[in-house]
Amino acid sequence: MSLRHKSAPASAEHAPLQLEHFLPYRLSILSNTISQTIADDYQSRHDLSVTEWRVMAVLARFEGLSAREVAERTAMDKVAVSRALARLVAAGRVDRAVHDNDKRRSVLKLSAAGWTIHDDVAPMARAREREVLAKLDPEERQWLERILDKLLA
Amino acid sequence: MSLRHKSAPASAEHAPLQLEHFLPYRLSILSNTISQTIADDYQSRHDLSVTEWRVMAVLARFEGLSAREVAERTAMDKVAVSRALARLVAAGRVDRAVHDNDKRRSVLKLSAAGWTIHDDVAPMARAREREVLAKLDPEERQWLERILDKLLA
DNA sequence: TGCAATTGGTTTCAATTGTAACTATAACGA
DNA sequence: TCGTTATAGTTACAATTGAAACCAATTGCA
Repeated sequence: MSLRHKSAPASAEHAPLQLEHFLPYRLSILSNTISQTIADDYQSRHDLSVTEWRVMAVLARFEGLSAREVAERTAMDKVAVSRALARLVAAGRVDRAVHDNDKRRSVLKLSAAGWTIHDDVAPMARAREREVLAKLDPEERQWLERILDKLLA
Repeated sequence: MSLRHKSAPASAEHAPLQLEHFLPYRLSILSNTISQTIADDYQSRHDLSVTEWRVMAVLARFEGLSAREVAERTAMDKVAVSRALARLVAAGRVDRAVHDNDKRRSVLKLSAAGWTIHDDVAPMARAREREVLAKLDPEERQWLERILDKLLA
């Protein structure tokens, strides 16, 4: 190891940020790490992107949503949803019909093939979530829940 | 409001994920919201991307790092760092020299102009962080700290 | 030494994403 | 009913990002 890097002169007058203690930075690292770990799993198994998976997850819970409603529920923008749906429909994982009373709207649901994938991925995603939460004890898990509720409100 | 969307048939056998209670999803929303709020601020004022800002923040703390060391400390990959540095050097915000004993390595530090920007952005970023944390009471803040430490370990 | 393997960093090309414009349908008001 | 405005969704183009190949300098070791 060679000479240490200067850090004194800066610190005094400039009050630099300590990235490793900066909340937005830490959240970003944590979020990316967790999401990527899960995504790696289903990406390799089903050639499915994160956005596609989110669309599928929402359609699993709410059959017959329109694209816009999917966008709302996934917090993604409508272009991203449109693209994810294009792929999902092309791959035969989502069925798209036209709304009876409004020909602009689509009516979306998982196909049989879509459900098969869903039923493989959902338990796996939940298992990964449990692995992460297993690092915390029950009390901490409760606090985390509560803190996220507040911050996301 | 028209007829409600089907949700019963799916639930039973398929156990779909509730995205809004799924930790990775919630973290991702929270992280993106916070980072974007801060970034909006300095992007408009200084035409600075998130990755560029992170590089600058690290160089403010540790003068003379190499690009690889910056990558380590920002948890970004080396291509992203290389590109951020290219822009920062071109904009005169970072000075790049060549290491004396190893001509492959660069020796990086903020320029005077870089420091000026840093000294504008850093307090603002900290203020935003405080705004977020103000939603929590002191006890919750302590738990959050502790929980993040554990999850990031 | 000398040459293969490693490391620091950049470049290239493809894939992904963001923004704005666009098409089609529907809703609203004179 | 007609014309304006709003909404659902897609497309086109630019900007960003990611992966792999690449170059140059250094290290390790026969």
